[in-house]
Amino acid sequence: MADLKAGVNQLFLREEELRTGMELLFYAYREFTSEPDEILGEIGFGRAHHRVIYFVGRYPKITVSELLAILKITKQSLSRVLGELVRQGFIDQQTGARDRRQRLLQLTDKGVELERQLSETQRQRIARAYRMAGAEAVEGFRKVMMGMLDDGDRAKFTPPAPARLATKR
Amino acid sequence: MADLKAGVNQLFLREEELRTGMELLFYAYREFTSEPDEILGEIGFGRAHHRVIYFVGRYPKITVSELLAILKITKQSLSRVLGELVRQGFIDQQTGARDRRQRLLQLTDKGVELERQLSETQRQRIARAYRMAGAEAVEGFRKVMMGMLDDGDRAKFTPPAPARLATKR
DNA sequence: CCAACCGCGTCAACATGGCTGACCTAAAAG
DNA sequence: CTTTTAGGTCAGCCATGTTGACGCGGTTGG
Repeated sequence: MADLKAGVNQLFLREEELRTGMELLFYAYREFTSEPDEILGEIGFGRAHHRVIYFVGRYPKITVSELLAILKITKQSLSRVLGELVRQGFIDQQTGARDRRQRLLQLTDKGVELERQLSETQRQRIARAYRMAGAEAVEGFRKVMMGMLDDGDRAKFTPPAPARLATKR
Repeated sequence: MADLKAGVNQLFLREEELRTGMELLFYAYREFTSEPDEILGEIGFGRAHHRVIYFVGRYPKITVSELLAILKITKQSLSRVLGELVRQGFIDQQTGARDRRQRLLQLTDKGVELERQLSETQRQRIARAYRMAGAEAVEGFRKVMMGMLDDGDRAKFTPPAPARLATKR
């Protein structure tokens, strides 16, 4: 009897635990994107622009195909937003030296400034959460989040440099 | 000299740490939604349908306005997907007893089955991540995620309405 | 009791950001 | 020299968000 009850309760907690995880992800992601979205809206951009700006800032001289591999969208989708960002002077493209088909992307000063502005609230939000939770919790957070990724994504965090640097250049 | 270097390095680590958090969120959310999205695509639904099904399953007899408050979308947006789900027999509506203007929403058997199917891969993903990371890490994960929410969302986890004790998590 | 408010639905129009498919150029690689 | 690759472009479709306007019926307070 006690065994049965304990079993049921454990199942309940487990179900509840998993649901909590799902919801935390939903709510956190939504809040996480809401503030940049507002700024973006004012200048006629959307979340897709932010992602491009972010990753170009993260990996200067990234190529279009590397960016596509990170974002996992089609080149037509990327092209729309990337084109606007280039035309409006947030990103510049330089022809690759080794392979002149490549367009190496990097933020202009204007792009750096926008990136900083957009990501500032997100950095603050994360910094606040890290501070409130403590170093040990942050380590746990990272472990769990890593566990949710597919191998391909996980690899981006483990090596000293992103995969692109390790492969042929 | 050593002091300066340490200071710089610490700043770098902090920046790196925050970026890691941002990216974990981005990648994890994308992977988290990708599998249900595939199933949904096959039956002509999208992610929005999943969210509605999920929260109606989570809170049976939820009203339309409560659902709107959770999803934070306009009633026109909700109406589109909710209408389809009702028409196709995944959700049924019953007039509120206390307030007959309300439509209390709940999953039909068909709806429960779809919810289970859609969320199964997500549950597995989270369960796997929790298992790999360990109980302590899960606790840290939850702390950090909670810290990223706004007060309104956070409140949903601390004192939810029914059937939830003051279990320390 | 009735006017005002509220819960919900609906029509119309628009924006964003995904998608497929077709087709192009120029550079690299065999 | 032919094929493959990196990148771009046009055209159209779809899902899902938005605003604004309006209607219906139920609730509620003066």
